[in-house]
Amino acid sequence: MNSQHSPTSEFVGLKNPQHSPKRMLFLDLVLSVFRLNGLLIAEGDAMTESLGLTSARWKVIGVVALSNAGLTVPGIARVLGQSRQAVQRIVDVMVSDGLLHYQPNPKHKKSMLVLLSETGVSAYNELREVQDPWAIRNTEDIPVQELESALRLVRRLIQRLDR
Amino acid sequence: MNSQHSPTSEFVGLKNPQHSPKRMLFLDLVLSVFRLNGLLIAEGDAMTESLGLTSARWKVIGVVALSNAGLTVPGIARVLGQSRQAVQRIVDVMVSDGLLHYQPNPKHKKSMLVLLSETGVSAYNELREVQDPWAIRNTEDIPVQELESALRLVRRLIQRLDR
DNA sequence: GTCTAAATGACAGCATGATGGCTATTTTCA
DNA sequence: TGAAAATAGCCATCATGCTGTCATTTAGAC
Repeated sequence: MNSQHSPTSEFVGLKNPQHSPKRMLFLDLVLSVFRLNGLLIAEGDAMTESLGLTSARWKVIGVVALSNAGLTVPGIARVLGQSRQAVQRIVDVMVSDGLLHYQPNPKHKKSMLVLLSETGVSAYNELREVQDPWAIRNTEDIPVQELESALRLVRRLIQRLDR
Repeated sequence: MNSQHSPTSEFVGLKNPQHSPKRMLFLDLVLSVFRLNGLLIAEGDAMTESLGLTSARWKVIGVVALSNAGLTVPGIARVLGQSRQAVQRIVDVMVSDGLLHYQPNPKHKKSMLVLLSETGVSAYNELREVQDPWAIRNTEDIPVQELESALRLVRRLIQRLDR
């Protein structure tokens, strides 16, 4: 990521009299979400670099780790809101890297279940060891209630857009 | 985008006793931001498809339109928080498509200023014609105050991460 | 039980963006 | 003023993710 100063807000938060405050607010929020997304991915990559993970990978690891019986590739894709092809690519690489493994799926002859391998489990544990302190660090001066209300709003937007 | 149902929240909002509520909240927020980012880009692409724009392009158009005297490519990159190379690529294509044009930069011999062409200005106007109603539609039942507080939080996270 | 639609795997092609290496120009400051 | 640092252009490579296509499998309607 670039570590220069970020003049984003100079541009984003402009008061343009032609726009209602709400419209500007929303567009501002949208651009800020783009920005935050980029920073989070960069941060996540840097944080997990030493573990041999990338953001694309820890997303998958996280989802698989939260499932009990394993998930199919299209299932992971649905959870992440990504195309199954993109997930398939990542999963294949992670399998050949030994982080995940396929298991026969009693419900489907061709669509295998994806599970964490032993290496994958320890990667997940290491991941949590850096991710949890990071989460704490980034929220230490933010009230729970603010986080909750922001999350509610984001969820609301997701629901509205995801159709 | 896939238009299947989104079981994200089944996974994201889990109550895991090993984690403090705040940690889970934050991680949940992070994953939701990823999701929202993807949906916003998909939505933006669909919305501006008929205008011959893509999300990468209307981001650039928006930034350039908000600048008075034009911006250099690295300047746009700083505003968007992207690499200058990525922006350079898009801008070059948009110049050859006639949406933008370069102008000599009195402050820098090699680094030209990027400005909207006539076509670019009308594209921006068309963009606003679809974008503004979209913004209104998506916020009609959300109080301004909630938007403001979410934006504040997102900004706060951006500031914290952008160093 | 059959048949159609949906889901899946496998492949290809394309768009977007990051990074690194190299060079040229501009700015900073000792 | 002159050297170092920052900025910028350009090129190549890689990672991620999307769409499209086609064959196969599964699920559901009849």
